[in-house]
Amino acid sequence: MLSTARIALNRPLRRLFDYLVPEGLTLKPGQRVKIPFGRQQAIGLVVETDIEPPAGITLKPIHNALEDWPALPVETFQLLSWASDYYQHPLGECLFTALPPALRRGRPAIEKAEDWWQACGSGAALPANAHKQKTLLNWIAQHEQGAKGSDITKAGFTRPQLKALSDKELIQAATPAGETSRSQQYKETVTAPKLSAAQLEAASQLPVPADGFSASLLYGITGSGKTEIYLHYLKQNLTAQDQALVLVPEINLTPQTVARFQRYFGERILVWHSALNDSERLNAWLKIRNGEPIILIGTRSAVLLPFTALKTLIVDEEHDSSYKQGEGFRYSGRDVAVYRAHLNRCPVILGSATPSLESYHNALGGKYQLIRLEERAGEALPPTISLLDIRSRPLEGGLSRPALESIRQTLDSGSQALVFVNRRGFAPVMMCFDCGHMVECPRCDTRLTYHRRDRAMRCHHCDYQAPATETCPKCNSEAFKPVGQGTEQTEDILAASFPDTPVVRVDRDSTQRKGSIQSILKQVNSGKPCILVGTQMLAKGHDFPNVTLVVVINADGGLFSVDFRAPEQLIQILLQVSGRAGRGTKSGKVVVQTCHSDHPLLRTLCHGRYLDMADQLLEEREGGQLPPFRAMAIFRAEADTMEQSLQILDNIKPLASAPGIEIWGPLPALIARRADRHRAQLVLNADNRRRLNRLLTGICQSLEQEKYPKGAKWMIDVDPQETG
DNA sequence: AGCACGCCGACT
DNA sequence: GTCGGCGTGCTC
Repeated sequence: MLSTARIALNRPLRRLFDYLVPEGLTLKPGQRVKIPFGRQQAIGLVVETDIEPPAGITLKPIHNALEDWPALPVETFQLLSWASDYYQHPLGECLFTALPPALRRGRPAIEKAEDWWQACGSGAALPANAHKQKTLLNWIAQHEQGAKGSDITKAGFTRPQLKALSDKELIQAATPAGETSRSQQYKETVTAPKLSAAQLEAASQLPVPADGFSASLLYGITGSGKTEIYLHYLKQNLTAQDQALVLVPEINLTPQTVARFQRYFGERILVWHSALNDSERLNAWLKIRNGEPIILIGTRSAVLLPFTALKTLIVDEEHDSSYKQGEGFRYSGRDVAVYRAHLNRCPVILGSATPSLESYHNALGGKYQLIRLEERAGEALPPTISLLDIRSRPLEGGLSRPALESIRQTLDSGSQALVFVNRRGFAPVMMCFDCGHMVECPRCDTRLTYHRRDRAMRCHHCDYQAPATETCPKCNSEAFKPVGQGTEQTEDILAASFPDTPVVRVDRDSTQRKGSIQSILKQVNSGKPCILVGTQMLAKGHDFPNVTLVVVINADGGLFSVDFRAPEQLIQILLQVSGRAGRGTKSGKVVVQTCHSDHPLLRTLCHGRYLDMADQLLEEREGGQLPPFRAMAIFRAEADTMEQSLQILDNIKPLASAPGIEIWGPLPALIARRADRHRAQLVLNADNRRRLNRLLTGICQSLEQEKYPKGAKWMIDVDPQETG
């Protein structure tokens, strides 16, 4: 008798499909197969073999297996099955996110060679009007080892341009010399980094891979040298065969970070992030799948890669909200990493200077081991933080007189100052001072923000943009000006107040051009007095050794927000930006402007002890019956009208009524309309995670049968990061 | 998600 | 008369 198999497809379907297995074919879970599906061919992944197919269905036979080994090894497969259930996302889509795009499409699982090019002719032969080709030829000529095709397109050139040069025989295919030169450069792998006494003490507390599963929360203040501990740990504990994973937030995955790891591990370092192209992804995936002893530095999705010899997971900046995917398969890279370590019986290290309340709570409850590192490496002292109450103080570009005075003193002493504009919920909006009109996005329930550089008004929630008008579009008044705190205005005031000092703006607009961040850093690191003005970007990663003063323009946005995570995120960002002050030998000072200088959280902030604030916030969370004391899930709906969205959620509400479950809503989302879609949400707040999970499984199963009007959609978000 | 089937409006 | 709009239903 022929055997059977249950197959998952890359479709948003919460069901699997059963097939006959042709004679002579043996299949294992995780294997790729080609199957007939309806009247098309599809790629599927084996979930189970020798199943009992439901009665009354004629099974079709599987076409063939794409390889005789499972694309997803057992542990990866189990991880994704668990995640599918935990996050209530269809299994097929979960499994397929662990494959590189090439393998999803059914391409063969073999390494794809990169094309390399080198110059072999002069641009003189080119016609005068072939500017692009000339620039490309020069670009390639600059790379003596040869340039990779994918890097050429990444640099803004096109394949046709490349082909044109190749046809004219001005460039030729080269051997991938870069690979060997690079490995030579890193061949001499250095021994483990020297640790300070405090670092050694922390490192000695970390369980080793041989101990099996463990989760450790490494709380190390800014500048305490967590990265050295990671490097030291990996050096000490990985054998030549072992794989390791280091998860980092997207913005932290810089060439500098990678170079730092390469100094110690050379060719063992591999990176995984969103900028990789299809063949780079496939090649990296294959190395991991083949069990090569890689140390992978990657962003969120790296946790789903098919490691076969994984011995350690590290999640750096574990509190970072970008670990949670905000759409589709809404998993948390950090939480999946912890489960992966558990499945794999190996250690996971969660590192942060400002741990998430979830992880800290787990540490307090004994689920994670808490390791404290509260000493800065080197002789740098922690900065002093003070509050500056700005009630009834005149502000210029958001800055008070005393703040400007502090900046002046800092510059006079030959140091640099950093002005942090906490833009969360605060951006320049065009307003009419006669009629009060503010310009709104025609497609969203948001106001347009004003961008002076191109005199445009943009929506931050869709791609809408319009030219800014001189006068109020409603009453034609000329008293039509931007209000609110933008980096541009602050920059103007600073430039006017300190005409002899360069003012450097660092935000998304000013760093969009490629390499501009590098030139900014270069200028700042020269150490000459200057003022940095910027948003979130300034708070993370970069070292500014000569900055001794940080001014926070406004701390209050996060204090009274509707989002229960806002206060946590506020203190995290404030402490992070504070950490920018005094990283060199000079001690730092932080001035926080606020209208609530008596707020208990801000008072604790002045002591600079994050865990004290975390204790305080945890108490509030407990009192408010919020995560991490309760398990939360949100049903979201979007449709062409708000009525439809609310209707969908109204229908879900009775299904969710169960003991131990609190239900809030349905309510329109904070931004009720986004790109002309009307959004609403229903919050479930449960006292028991297991019960919530089972309830959700039932609800999603029954919603799957439901039919909705054309554009109407529902989705589920478990452990939501954004509750607006 | 695809993709086909199907039933109504404006074109050669 | 048909081309094509996208509503509905199905995929082992």
